[in-house]
Amino acid sequence: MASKAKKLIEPSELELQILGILWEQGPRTARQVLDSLQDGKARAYTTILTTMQIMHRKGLISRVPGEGLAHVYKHAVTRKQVFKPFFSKLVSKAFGGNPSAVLQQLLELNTIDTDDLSEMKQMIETSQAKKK
Amino acid sequence: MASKAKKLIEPSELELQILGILWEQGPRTARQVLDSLQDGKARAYTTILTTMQIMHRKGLISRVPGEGLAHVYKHAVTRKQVFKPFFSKLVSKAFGGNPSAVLQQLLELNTIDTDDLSEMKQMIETSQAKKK
DNA sequence: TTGCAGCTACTAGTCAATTAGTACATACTA
DNA sequence: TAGTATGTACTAATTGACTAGTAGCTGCAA
Repeated sequence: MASKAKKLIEPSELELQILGILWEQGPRTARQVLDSLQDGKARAYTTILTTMQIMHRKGLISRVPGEGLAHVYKHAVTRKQVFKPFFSKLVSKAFGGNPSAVLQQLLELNTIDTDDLSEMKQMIETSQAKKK
Repeated sequence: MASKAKKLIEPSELELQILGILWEQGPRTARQVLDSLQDGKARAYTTILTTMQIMHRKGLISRVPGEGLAHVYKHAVTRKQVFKPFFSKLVSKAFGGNPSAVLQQLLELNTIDTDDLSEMKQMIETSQAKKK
């Protein structure tokens, strides 16, 4: 059988942020990504362009010609591909192998409302049903 | 009132791993931490020592003389202090502000068993009760 | 057709993280 | 007490992430 051993994908922080935008909003140009990066930091257009060129070289994103001059970029890896190894590492390295402890920390966020909690409970029940 | 604005604590990956050991196992010497770092990587003793000296300078860990020559190090920040801002950033930057999506990814781990799921469900129910 | 606006490719500098070597100190052992 | 093992402090090299400038191309507007 073919090797399942994919190279570990570990985007940097900014790369993850860019992927986040592409995952949420779909294919975008570098300019659009820059405009979506509303995190208070002022960044030059070329900063984002360069970073996205590097991501392209790494295989994290793909690109197509687009209407005008600008390339349109699209994610080439899924959230799952990135975060499964990410959380796997996080759980084993910083949480003593206990995944519940991760949830514990997540629940500390004050942005979590009752709707989120309902949804999360539902997800867990679905997982429980699958394991059964 | 006194300013609540604590400086953002953002340990690096290795620093997080070291903190993980101190959180799990309690105060340890650099040698003990090195021995606990079972992640396949061969690292020199001085690598860990230097990193822990830097962490000490940053205020991430504290230290006391210890029995012999070696200093004993202890975490100076809690898991919550580190991970609340960490997850806050993660949710907003890479998950479009949706905390449930984080749990979704976490549940993809194949190391999660039925006991974990029960515990997680319990945690969510506790949170729900608190919000009520 | 000339000029401007926007885009790409390329180059380069800065900074933090990681890594480990060296020199010197301490303490136990033979 | 001399030697060995282990620890600390200091120094330094390497690497990747992030940042942004410059030169040159393209296409539209006047």
